[in-house]
Amino acid sequence: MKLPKPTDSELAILQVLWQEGPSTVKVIHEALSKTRDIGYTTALKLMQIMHGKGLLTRERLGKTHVYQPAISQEKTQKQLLNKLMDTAFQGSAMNLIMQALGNQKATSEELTQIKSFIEKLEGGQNENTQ
Amino acid sequence: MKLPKPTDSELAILQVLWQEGPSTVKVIHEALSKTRDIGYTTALKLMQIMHGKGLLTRERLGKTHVYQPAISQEKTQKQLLNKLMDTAFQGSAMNLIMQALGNQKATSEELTQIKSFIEKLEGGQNENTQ
DNA sequence: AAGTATATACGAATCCTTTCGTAATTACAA
DNA sequence: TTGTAATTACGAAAGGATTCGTATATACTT
Repeated sequence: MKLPKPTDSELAILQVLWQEGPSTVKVIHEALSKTRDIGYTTALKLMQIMHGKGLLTRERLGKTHVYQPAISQEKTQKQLLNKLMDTAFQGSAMNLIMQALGNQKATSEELTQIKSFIEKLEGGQNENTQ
Repeated sequence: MKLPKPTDSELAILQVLWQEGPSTVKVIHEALSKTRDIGYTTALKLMQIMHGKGLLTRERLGKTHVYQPAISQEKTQKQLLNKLMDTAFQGSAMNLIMQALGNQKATSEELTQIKSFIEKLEGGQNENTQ
């Protein structure tokens, strides 16, 4: 039972849910409205479809439904990242990371953080390397 | 005049063109056929559409057309990366890079390479930081 | 209980991508 | 020049995403 890759609209909804926690259609609609023009029933329909696909769970609370993501943000990020890596970066994580690093100016704290993360990886890596 | 974001199929075609250089439909079709079932006229039509969109340029050479990408691989990668960053990583390059690093085991050479790239960035960064 | 506001359900239109079949064109060979 | 193989052009179907209008259901207020 594999969950389908979310579309762009679906991702926008998931983002809100990941950040705000369980939410009603009303809340999602208001959040989406900040960045684009979208009718209430459009948001509703999207969420119903996502529920149908298994991307969201929901619970009745009086008159309304309260929705929750059925997939974690991390898993989704991983999935999308891998796909982008395959389709646009010849499957090379290196390529992708270098591009991402070069793209925007990260702050020096961030760079330091990344470096120390790499060092942690290097430390734990000996067991995995052939 | 902004070029549209390429679809998945279009990206697959661009990949071949970036790697193999200017190519005919025949060549592209053969390349795509290695990884998926696709009819010749399907590949042709896709490339015609891409040409219509301005994603490809082409040149008649006798009976056939020779196609070329109208956008660089790097620009495209940047575009897709930024979009993914916005839609799935809250706009944070850090988030994305950390995920990419954690996802798969890069070799230690690669990690070292990334680190030295970061150091180069840190070196040149003082001028850009406020 | 009737009225009102809010929420849901659902059908249908529209748009885009992907697919392929068929017809028209082209270059070359017999 | 006529036939053949390769190539292009194009229409159209199929599938999915997105959009919204309208009808139905729900809870609350008076």
